[in-house]
Amino acid sequence: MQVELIGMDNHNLHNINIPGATYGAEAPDTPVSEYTVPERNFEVSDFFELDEWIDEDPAFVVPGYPQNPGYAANEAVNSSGISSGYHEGDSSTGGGSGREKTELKEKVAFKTKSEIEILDDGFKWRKYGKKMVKNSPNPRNYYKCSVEGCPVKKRVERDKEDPRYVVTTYEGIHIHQGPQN
DNA sequence: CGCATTTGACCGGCGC
DNA sequence: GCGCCGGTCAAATGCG
Repeated sequence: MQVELIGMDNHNLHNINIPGATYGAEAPDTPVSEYTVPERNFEVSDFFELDEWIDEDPAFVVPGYPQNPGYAANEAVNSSGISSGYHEGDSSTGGGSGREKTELKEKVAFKTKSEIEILDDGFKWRKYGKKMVKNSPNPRNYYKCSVEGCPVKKRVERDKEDPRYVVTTYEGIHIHQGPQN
């Protein structure tokens, strides 16, 4: 199966971290626009289609997230793989009690042409919330990776204008690699 | 019986 | 300061 992503860069894709996924582009400077996902339960649809980078959409802005639309190109993220989504950058500064730090969260959003919204991407998700949002007649669902200590969250909602699309937003980086099924 | 899901309550940020 | 709004919690319920 092929996934098409538009408007994203290499390291973005690496941070999607879908288990077993192989990226389409080999050249480091070639913007990856597609990659292949192993056989999952994507029976309905055949491809992902990222319409546009919706980072500027207020609905997708995470609190504390740098309000930089072009952050993807600017952040100091090594293209050498899954870079730190978290900046543990507590250098010296000994016994400081202030545990505050800049915790960047990788965020990836894409649309899926699918009639069902529970797409098995290989991870085990636990739903923890559902909300009606103002701009859409459709509810938004909140999932969290059920692996212990894994901070990854995911939200799924139907496209307000194209109900046959499902917008999925991943947030965070998995601390583990494999499928968790 | 042990889990995931459900669903209203709760909470914090932000704009007015 | 209040109310809207998006996000999370948690108790109850459902399901295997």
